Amino acid sequence: MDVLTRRQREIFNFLRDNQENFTYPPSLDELCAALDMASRGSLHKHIMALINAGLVEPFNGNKQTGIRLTAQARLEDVAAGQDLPFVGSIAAGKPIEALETLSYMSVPDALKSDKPCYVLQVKGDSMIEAGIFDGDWVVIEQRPYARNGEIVVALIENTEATLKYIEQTAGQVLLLPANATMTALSYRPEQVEIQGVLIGQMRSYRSH
Amino acid sequence: MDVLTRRQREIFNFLRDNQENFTYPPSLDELCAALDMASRGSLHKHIMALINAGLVEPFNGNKQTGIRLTAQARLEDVAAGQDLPFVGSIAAGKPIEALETLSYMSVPDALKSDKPCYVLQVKGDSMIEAGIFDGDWVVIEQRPYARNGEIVVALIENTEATLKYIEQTAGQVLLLPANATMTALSYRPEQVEIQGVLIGQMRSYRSH
DNA sequence: AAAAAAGAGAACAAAAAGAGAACAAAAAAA
DNA sequence: TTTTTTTGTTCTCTTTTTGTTCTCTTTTTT
Repeated sequence: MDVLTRRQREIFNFLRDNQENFTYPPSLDELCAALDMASRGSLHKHIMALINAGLVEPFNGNKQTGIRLTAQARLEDVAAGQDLPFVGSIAAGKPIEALETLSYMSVPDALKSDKPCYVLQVKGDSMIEAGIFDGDWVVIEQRPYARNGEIVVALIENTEATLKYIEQTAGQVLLLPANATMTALSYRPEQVEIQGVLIGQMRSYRSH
Repeated sequence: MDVLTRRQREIFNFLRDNQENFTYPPSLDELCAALDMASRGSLHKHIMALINAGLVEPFNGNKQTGIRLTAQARLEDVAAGQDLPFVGSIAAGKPIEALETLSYMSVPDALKSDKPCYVLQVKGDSMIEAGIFDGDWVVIEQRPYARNGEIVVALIENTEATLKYIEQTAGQVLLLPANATMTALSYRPEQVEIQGVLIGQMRSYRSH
């Protein structure tokens, strides 16, 4: 597969950076106006190249409802820049803030994996005895399963997310804090959704 | 393979140091402008030499899509670039392995400072209660002084180096471990040389 | 002085980008 | 419904950009 030309990359970047400026996925004419181009046909060539590269797709099948980025596009972009998306903070007792990427963070290779990863900032002391402190950053590998003993980002009852050790048996899932002042929580498997597994941790000692 | 001429090395260095200033792999014309050259043809000769040397390659076959550094050249970039030197490990009771750079590690900006920094890997449990575990990496800002309460790399009697909390008073220097099973050490100021101060910490949970 | 390296500038073919027209199907409006 | 507008698609033609090659001149090195 061919690599994007400069103009194609330019248009893709524009699409990526201006998604939220379009109330609905933009049509070719709309894009022409936004890109200050006079010819729909010319733009069409570029869009076809982006579709070919898997970065863009028609929004509603073959209907004329505009185009949008593919799910793959964002990850590819992240991979190309090798920075990880920093998606917000996780505090015991609150749902994780929706996975909108706030910014990007360059992370050492040793703290990543070859699968999609993202970075969260930890709020609270529930994992203090595991050496994970309030304010630390954690690198999370995005996957829906975990082995016992791993530290996971778990979404409980679709409402609150926490960072805990996990122990799974036939009928129950145990979420264990690393803090003697807190107690373990026991759930049925269907109450808990694993959102990712801890694979890295970082701390800054800068006072600023 | 021929050796690079001075000008060729100059152009390669420019390419290496400015690759992030180009939004897209640069064309010959763009490079001419950036290098303040008037002739594409002249530049072409140099680029061909770099391609011949394996340092540079067309971005997409022979299409008009610019040139980029080869994978091999990127290694040179890491060495010269913004990554921090990884200089070895520090274990309580042993001198720090001489500050020869073993490799480089890309470290998040938040864990660096604007002063010279390097990375060490921690051996031992002397700082376990401060959340610094065996095998963790620490980012050290290289400076010969510290404030009380900071965690420092201290060289004792020119023979052994440790990572400890520091408390300095008029006549003595206290080095405090963060481990209830260990005891604090007391020295005279001239016995202790501060080699750097902890400003960042990282941990990998990958099994591998 | 001779040789090597670097540079300017012209010329050319191919690639890429763009303009604009035409058309059929879908969506919106009457 | 019918009509009008919008949208995606395809096409040809023109302009711009890019990589490449060439000759000739200038600068640097030996």
